[in-house]
Amino acid sequence: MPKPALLLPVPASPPGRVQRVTKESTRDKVYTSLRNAILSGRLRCGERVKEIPLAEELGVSRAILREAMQQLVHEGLLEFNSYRGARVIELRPEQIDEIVEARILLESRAVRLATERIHNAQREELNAFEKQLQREKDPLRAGQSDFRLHQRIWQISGHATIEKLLIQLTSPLFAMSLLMRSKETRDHHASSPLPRGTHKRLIEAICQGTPNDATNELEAHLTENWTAIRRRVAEFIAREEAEKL
Amino acid sequence: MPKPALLLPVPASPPGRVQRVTKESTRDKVYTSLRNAILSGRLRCGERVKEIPLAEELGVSRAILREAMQQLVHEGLLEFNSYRGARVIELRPEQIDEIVEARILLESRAVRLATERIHNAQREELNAFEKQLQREKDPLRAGQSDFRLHQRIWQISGHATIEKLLIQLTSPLFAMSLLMRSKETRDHHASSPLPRGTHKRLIEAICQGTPNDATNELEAHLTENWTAIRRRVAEFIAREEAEKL
DNA sequence: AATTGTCTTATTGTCGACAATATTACGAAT
DNA sequence: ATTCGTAATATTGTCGACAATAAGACAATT
Repeated sequence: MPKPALLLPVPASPPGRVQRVTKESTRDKVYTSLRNAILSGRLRCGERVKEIPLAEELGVSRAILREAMQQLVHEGLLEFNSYRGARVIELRPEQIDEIVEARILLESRAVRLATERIHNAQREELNAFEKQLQREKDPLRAGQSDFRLHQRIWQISGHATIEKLLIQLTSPLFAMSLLMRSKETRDHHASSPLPRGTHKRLIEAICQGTPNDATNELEAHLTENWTAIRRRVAEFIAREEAEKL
Repeated sequence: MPKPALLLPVPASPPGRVQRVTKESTRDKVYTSLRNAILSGRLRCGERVKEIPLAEELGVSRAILREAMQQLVHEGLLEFNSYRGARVIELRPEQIDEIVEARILLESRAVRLATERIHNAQREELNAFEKQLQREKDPLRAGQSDFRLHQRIWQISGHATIEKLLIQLTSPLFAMSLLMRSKETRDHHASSPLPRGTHKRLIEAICQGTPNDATNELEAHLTENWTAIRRRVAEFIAREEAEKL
């Protein structure tokens, strides 16, 4: 009897719930697993999430699964329709624009703060992250490393509020980028990797304490990356519409 | 037998859940009631929220109440500690600073967009809101009108993502301002009303299509208002600390 | 054959009860 | 009197079952 197949190690750390020393609750474990399943592409965008099979697979009751799902709804990764079940979020191009715009606003400030507050140990850590990201072959793992790198910058900024908002904004974006990657693979397109050069310049600017350079690099990086993804999303939607007719 | 005393009309509309035509679920009703209870001061900041009595008062099961509470945790109005219950959020002065800073970042953009996109009917509506706010005697109702006015501006901006984030950021702030007001009343201080002149200038700038003026007014308004509240929060915390010793 | 109404079934919404844990009260030892 | 350990209690964490609803199958009617 195959037990929890979704219960796997966590790639990207969950948002800043300041848990006490008490042991992790079942709900939090379920939440982490489910979030992980979406952010690793095992649950794809637009996919229906049925409660009973999922609860059985995870070995928990539906009540606790629903609480975890509720959290994911607020994190922007799931969508509920009453009596019609939950689906993994699927963003329209205009929503991607909105999210990226908000993200640039908030992350610019985070990067500026990080530039001011970073310590030497953290400088080394960021550079190590970046080198690891450069070496990463697998596009999925590269995407996750990218997410982690940004999250680390947000942490260094020391602005917990902005950090929380950025996690919320970025999670659905990341899920969509995974979806695009998988659809490209299916349709025999070239899997386009992240632009990695901009990372290097961003990190250098943060470490060297030049906040204006850092925010400029950030904005260029985000705009470049996500206009590309936005275009592909729009193309796929257009193709799907065409197939319907 | 006194039934749902917390089930009362909604002062501030809940965040943008795009409900289908289906009837409102019990969970959503509970969520609205609870949110309303916090945002009207019936449940005060720092107050413990026990599940069993509350579920009985609302006439629902604990499971559904917990789902609604989960939503409020993500909206920043409740705090969970495992096996130690939920409390209404209580912000430290530094958190107020963080939230206000993030709010200024996002709301500036919202105001700028609103300035560009506003229609004539909405201009009249905003002015009517503002006049109503001027006339409002009761500080609690004035605060709620203020919240509604800002929310209306966010809606006019047409940026759903920023609107959602702003609701999330502002809700705990509003709850704290209510707490301050009630504590002031208890301690026989003068209940300090919102600075209303800045509202007028903000709305005028939005209606006249001068985005720079509008964002300047907004920043001044928010900074002025919340540094005052922040100071009072700090004073109360200091007083409480002193009483302990 | 197409359409519409009914019935079945799959899935979600809600509930009450039991298990696990923290808090409190209380008594014994120092 | 104080402190520490232990039991009682209150509260939360988790579960399985029943009710309400939507989606799909199927037959009767035109």
